[in-house]
Amino acid sequence: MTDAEATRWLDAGEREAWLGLAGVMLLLPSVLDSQLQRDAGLSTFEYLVLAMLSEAPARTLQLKTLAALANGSLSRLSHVVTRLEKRGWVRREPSVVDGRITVAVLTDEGYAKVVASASSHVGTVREMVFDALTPAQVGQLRDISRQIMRRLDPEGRYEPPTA
Amino acid sequence: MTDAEATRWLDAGEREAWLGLAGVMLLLPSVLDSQLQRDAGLSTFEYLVLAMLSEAPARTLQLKTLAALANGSLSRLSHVVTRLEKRGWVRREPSVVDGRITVAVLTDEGYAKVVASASSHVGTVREMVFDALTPAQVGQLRDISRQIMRRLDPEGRYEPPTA
DNA sequence: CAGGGAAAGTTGAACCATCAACTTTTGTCG
DNA sequence: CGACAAAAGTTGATGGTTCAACTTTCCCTG
Repeated sequence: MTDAEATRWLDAGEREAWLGLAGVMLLLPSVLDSQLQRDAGLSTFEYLVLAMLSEAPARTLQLKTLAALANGSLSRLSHVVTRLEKRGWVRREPSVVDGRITVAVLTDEGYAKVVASASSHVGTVREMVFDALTPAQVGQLRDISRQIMRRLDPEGRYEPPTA
Repeated sequence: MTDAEATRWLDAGEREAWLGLAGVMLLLPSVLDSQLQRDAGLSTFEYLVLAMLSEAPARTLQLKTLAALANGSLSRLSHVVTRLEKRGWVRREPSVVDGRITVAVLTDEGYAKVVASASSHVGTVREMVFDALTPAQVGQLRDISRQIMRRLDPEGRYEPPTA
């Protein structure tokens, strides 16, 4: 926004919607983090990394791709993979076809960890989000978040490739 | 969720809605943070603290209250107020009526800072969120986030008192 | 085929949030 | 009235995130 344009402030309805969305954006991640930390000893990001790997072919993904799927930077992912390796849930392997590429492979222990954590995590999501909404609202939420995502990520860098 | 109950997994529609919401939850804060950091040298939380103070009577609030309004813990707020004091935007004052209470007061420099930062911040919110939505969707978003908030914060601890 | 630039990762430093322990003040209940 | 518990803040340590600098590999072009 440039200084030349006059600010279009939020009207009453927009303000209410914004306060609500801001609240959800701040509280929901912290609730999910607490639950996962308590029940599985994982952060949401760590869980996402393991979960994405568990659904990938051969439980293997290039770090670049994994970073996008988990909505995080490559640097952040690299640090996290180092930690997950130390806990024995993930293994790094260099790519044979391209020397720049490193892939992450989910170990059997890592797979077991995801399976053990998924149920209660999904339960929390259902309880906090979907149990609060009507089926019609679920559809509305899908459309609304898609449209916002198109603004936040116009290049589709964080879009799931085919999922 | 207890082990005894079977997990109700997300159906296709819910899964799409969840991926969208999760994306917004992860990306929107980082976009807002970048904008504020670049244009004003503030984090979102710091901005929220200053903004809440600017709208309060006498530009003064008890730390406990301010923490709830800004959706943060008391500890986090205490650290932030220390930083904001060093930059001259906020002043701490002990309460005369209750020795346990500390209030934060927005200085004139702090008020000027909020005014200078608000316009471009609101511009970003409008651009990323409301310009992407129809008026009907704004209403839907308000209802949806209210209902989720009621789950996340059943006691209404993070509800704005009267705003 | 040589060199420059882009792509993919890694690493260390600086910064911020969280957690637990601690201090001070107030209220309450024998 | 004395003591104990709760409330409000503060503080230091710990751990995770970000940012910028750096390495290695690959691609492309002259």
